[in-house]
Amino acid sequence: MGRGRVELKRIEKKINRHVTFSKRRSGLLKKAHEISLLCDADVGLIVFSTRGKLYEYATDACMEKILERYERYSYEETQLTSTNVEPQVSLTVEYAKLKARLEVLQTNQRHYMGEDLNALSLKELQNLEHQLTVSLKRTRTCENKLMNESIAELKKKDKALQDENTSLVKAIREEEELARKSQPEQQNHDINISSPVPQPLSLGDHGEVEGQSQQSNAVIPPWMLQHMHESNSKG
Amino acid sequence: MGRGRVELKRIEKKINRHVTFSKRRSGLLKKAHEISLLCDADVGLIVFSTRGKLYEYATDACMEKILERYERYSYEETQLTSTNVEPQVSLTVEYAKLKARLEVLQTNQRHYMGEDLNALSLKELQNLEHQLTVSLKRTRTCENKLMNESIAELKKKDKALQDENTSLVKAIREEEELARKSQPEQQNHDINISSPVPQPLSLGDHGEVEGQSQQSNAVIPPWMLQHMHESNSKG
DNA sequence: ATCTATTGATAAGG
DNA sequence: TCCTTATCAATAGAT
Repeated sequence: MGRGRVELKRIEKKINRHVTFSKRRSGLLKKAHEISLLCDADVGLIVFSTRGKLYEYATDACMEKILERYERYSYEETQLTSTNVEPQVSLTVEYAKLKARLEVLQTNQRHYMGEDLNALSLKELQNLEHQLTVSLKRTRTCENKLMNESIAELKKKDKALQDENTSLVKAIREEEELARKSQPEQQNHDINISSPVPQPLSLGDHGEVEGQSQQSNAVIPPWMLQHMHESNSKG
Repeated sequence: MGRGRVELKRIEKKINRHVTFSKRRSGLLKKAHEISLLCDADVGLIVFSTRGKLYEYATDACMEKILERYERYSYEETQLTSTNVEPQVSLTVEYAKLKARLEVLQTNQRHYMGEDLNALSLKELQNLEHQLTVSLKRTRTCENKLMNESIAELKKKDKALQDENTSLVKAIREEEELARKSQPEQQNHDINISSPVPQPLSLGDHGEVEGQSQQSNAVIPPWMLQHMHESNSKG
């Protein structure tokens, strides 16, 4: 319609395209309204321009209703079409399920924390007690493992430090010896004041380790011993 | 268009209406397609006939995309319009939150069950151990309470039964006495065979209770004693 | 935006 | 539903 036929392809000239869009858009909306009115049909029309502007028409000015109806219809169609009737999970239903699971878990957790125990039967309490016993045993085993590793690590470190210490002392003594031989006339007390033969350093928190570990109670903090003792007496 | 102008009101003649619907519907769909193609617009067109049949057109044959875009657009509009910017909680977001919480709880629960303990640090293990100890103590206390209640209940029942028993025996002896006085010539062995003086009945699982409960180990099952002992020794 | 020549949509009838 | 045809609404291009 109009002067000359229109090719059915995108109008390249931007201005032309925009003009045509305006004209046809109003025509389309009008026709949508007409068919809705004349034929008692429910119509929903959504148009986005190239630049993203929205134009819409809906019977009774209620697009949401139309869209809802559309979704329902589509849903029924997929239901009828699909041979495998998948349960078509609804997010709302899933949310409810999740919430139920969460509540069960919370209740359990409270029981594991020794709360709300009055709600339990004797049998349930006995099961809980057994589970707690097992868990406690495993926890202590795990703690022990970690602590033993920690102890081994510390011993290794101490040993290395002590070896270094020993060799340092040895080196200094040799130097001292050399110094005495090359300068036997020098006064000893000056040397002693300015650079005495060092003793092995205290290692602070790590404590001193002699040989294997006869003073290992200095290496292992008291709370570790306590836990080891508990663990040994139970597990 | 067509012979004579159309009044803009519902076509009453059903057949006419239906014919017009068919024609205009195809025209509308065609025009929707044309504007989409010519003007590079995104179009979604939904038409429900009076009888509820669905006809639709969508650019790129993807109505869902168009509808999503529409919802987004509408959402933004309401956002801009509404003065009170309520956080507008999305079910999807809530679902995700719930899921996260659930996972945390599940992890905790596994730890309470003595599983996946390697993931924990020494400090965490010590906290867990402490919690388990507390829970175990409470559980045993609760068990004890239940068992004591159970025992008291049983004792009460036993006492009642025994009292009943005693009075029954007494009643029978009195009857016997009366019978002997009124019929002193009758042979005793017949009476003894047909209706001997009954002894107190065995109470089956409940055991016999003499006086207070010197044989109470028959009343309390061994596993109860065990638990009581454990509980006493710890809590 | 308005005008207008032309096309395309479609009402009525078969 | 499809064809035909008369009629006129829609609109392309110009102003």
